[in-house]
Amino acid sequence: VSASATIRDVAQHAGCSIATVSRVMNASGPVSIEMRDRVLAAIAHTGFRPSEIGRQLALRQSRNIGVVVPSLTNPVFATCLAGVQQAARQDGHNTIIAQSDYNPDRERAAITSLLAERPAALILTLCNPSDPQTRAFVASLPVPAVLMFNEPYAGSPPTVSVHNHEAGHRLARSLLDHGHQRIAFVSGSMAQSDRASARYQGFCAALSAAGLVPQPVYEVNFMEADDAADLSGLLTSQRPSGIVASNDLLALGVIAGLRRLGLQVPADVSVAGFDGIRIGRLIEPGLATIEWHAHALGVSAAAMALELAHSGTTTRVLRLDHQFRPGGTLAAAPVEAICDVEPRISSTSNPINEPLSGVSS
Amino acid sequence: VSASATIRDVAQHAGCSIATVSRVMNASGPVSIEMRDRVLAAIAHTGFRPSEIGRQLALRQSRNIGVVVPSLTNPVFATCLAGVQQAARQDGHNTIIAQSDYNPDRERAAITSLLAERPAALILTLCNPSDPQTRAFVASLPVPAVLMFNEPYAGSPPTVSVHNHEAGHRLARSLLDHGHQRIAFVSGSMAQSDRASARYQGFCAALSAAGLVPQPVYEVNFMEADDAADLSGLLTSQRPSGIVASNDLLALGVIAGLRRLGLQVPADVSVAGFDGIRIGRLIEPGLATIEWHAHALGVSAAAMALELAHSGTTTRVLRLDHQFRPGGTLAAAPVEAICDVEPRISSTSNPINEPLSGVSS
DNA sequence: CTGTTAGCGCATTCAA
DNA sequence: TTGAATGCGCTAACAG
Repeated sequence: VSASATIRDVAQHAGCSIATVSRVMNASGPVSIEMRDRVLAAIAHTGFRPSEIGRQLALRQSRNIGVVVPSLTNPVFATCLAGVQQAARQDGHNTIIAQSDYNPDRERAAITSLLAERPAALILTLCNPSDPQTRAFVASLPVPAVLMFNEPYAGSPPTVSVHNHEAGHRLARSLLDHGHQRIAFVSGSMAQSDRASARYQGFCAALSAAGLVPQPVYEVNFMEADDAADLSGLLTSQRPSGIVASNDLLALGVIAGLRRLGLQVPADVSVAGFDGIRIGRLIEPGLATIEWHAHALGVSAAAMALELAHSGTTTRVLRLDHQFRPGGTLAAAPVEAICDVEPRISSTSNPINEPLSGVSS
Repeated sequence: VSASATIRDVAQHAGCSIATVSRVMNASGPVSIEMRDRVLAAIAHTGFRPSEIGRQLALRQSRNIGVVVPSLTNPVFATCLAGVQQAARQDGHNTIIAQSDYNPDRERAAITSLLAERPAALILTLCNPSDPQTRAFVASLPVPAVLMFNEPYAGSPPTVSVHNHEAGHRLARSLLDHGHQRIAFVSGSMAQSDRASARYQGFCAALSAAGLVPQPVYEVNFMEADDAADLSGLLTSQRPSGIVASNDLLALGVIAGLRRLGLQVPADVSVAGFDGIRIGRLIEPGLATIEWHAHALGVSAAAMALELAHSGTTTRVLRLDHQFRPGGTLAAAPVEAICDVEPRISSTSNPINEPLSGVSS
């Protein structure tokens, strides 16, 4: 029982050939009832568990799906991964993971390492799919691949994502509607994330439409929830009354960074983020954010990957819905902030369309 | 290039036998310089990546390590996993994951599924290792296994964990030192976690030593950070002035639950947890907690597992250090709470040994 | 130093 | 309905 039995042991015990055993295991051919029972008994008796490895070699394909995410410690990726794993399991697949640590070189190494396992499919959240080198590498992948969370591009693998651009627009609108006119966009290293880029583009579009001139992204050295974000360079003469962070984890770091500088949220500065991580709802004030169903994103990615592996084709681009989640970190702009700003072009009135009814829902 | 080349293709291109190719790949035998170069060139030319599957079958062992955790959405497990994955990668191993969802049946199914991959080793955070059925199952595992985060027991696999009991004691002391006398312990389903049990035991020991009678665990239906914890049954006539949650994620849920009931933290009730998840430092008030290095826990678990897989032996029990992390959620007990309590046995004075100097460090 | 050969555990023709 | 034989890609003796 300890040294795992092989299909031959089972065949011996059942008094049949290994072909028959294989047939009852996979229902891949006709087997008489009595023989089936004999084999089943032999399997139970020997404690036989078919080796995936043998199976994989024979079929030249595994039942594993490989997943690469930038990091596991950002809850939004962990949640995606949970969804992937659950969906994969329900289809009889195991999940092999790798982290790119937001590093394109590591990313390539990680994918290469996964490829050695001959996975049935790959699910990738790429650092920077706009990089030509990355695109070429992804295009040459010898197994079906699906992009998760990334922005699809011409020639990209099938992609399940969210409306990053719209989300950026939507969040900017919320701040504008609360009377904010000086709004900063804070991000980690921008070159590393097409998600952050797309959100920023949407953000800019909303500001421009409101007659404001968007400021460049304020980049902070903040990959994970290690520390408060260093905002000393942002809060100079013209302090923003609102800050949009490129994701929720960073938003928490921004709030901590503001606090360190003696500023209150939302009294002095409003803050909002993207992702809708669960923890954002538990804290006080609740984190205003654009929320999407990260778990469903993972489930969908796995579904697409498996469909691709099986039938060779699937939806090309799937975008999951998002919604604005109000939170106490986003409040009306302070009066002085509204006053001391010189309108850039023609500041239309910005009625507060979505007053917050207290805390997060 | 697309349809992955095999070792035979390489041998052909290099004009040698597959054995020679294997030798240069694994440095497993003498090869002349010129031949080595020829093979290397052929590998580069064909884009050959050796199939782990073929290798695994030949060696009857894979370079994968399997990991089972209760959940991926609790940051403490995600962080452990990140550590495991990093350490495994550095040793040339891939990481296959599975979640038990805090369900012993799922747990067994998950392990069984991983075993089919013939992993070099298994790293397990078990739901409930005190369950005889679980113990028997774990004891019969055909591959090396390591327990992570669980309490070791007689006959258990090698274990890397923390001092759960001491941590519980330490945290209770902190509350006592802040003048709290009515302290509740809140946990998710208790039967599911030996970690929570051990922490509670330590908690009880500290209370007893202080002459207090510990109350039974207050169990809430709270597996993940989905919602505020329902504390309606806890905050009745004799409201506790302090609450210890069995982990940080739950502590956040408890704080949210208190807020929903109109109670302030720490003004009305102090709260503390275990794990030291990073996010606890970013929020305000900072979460008081017992902090351990979850990432290092994962790294150590992987190191032990790999050592076990390689040499067949390793440290039996490794306990990582912890430390108390002060936080604004833990403050001095309200005066009325101290007064209206009737001393159970002989309430010794509880000087505030560790006044909090503001927010979290 | 290099090539030949024999499996590893399984799925799968092809015969019977 | 069943069995025998073949090969998946690779490693590891064993010869040469």
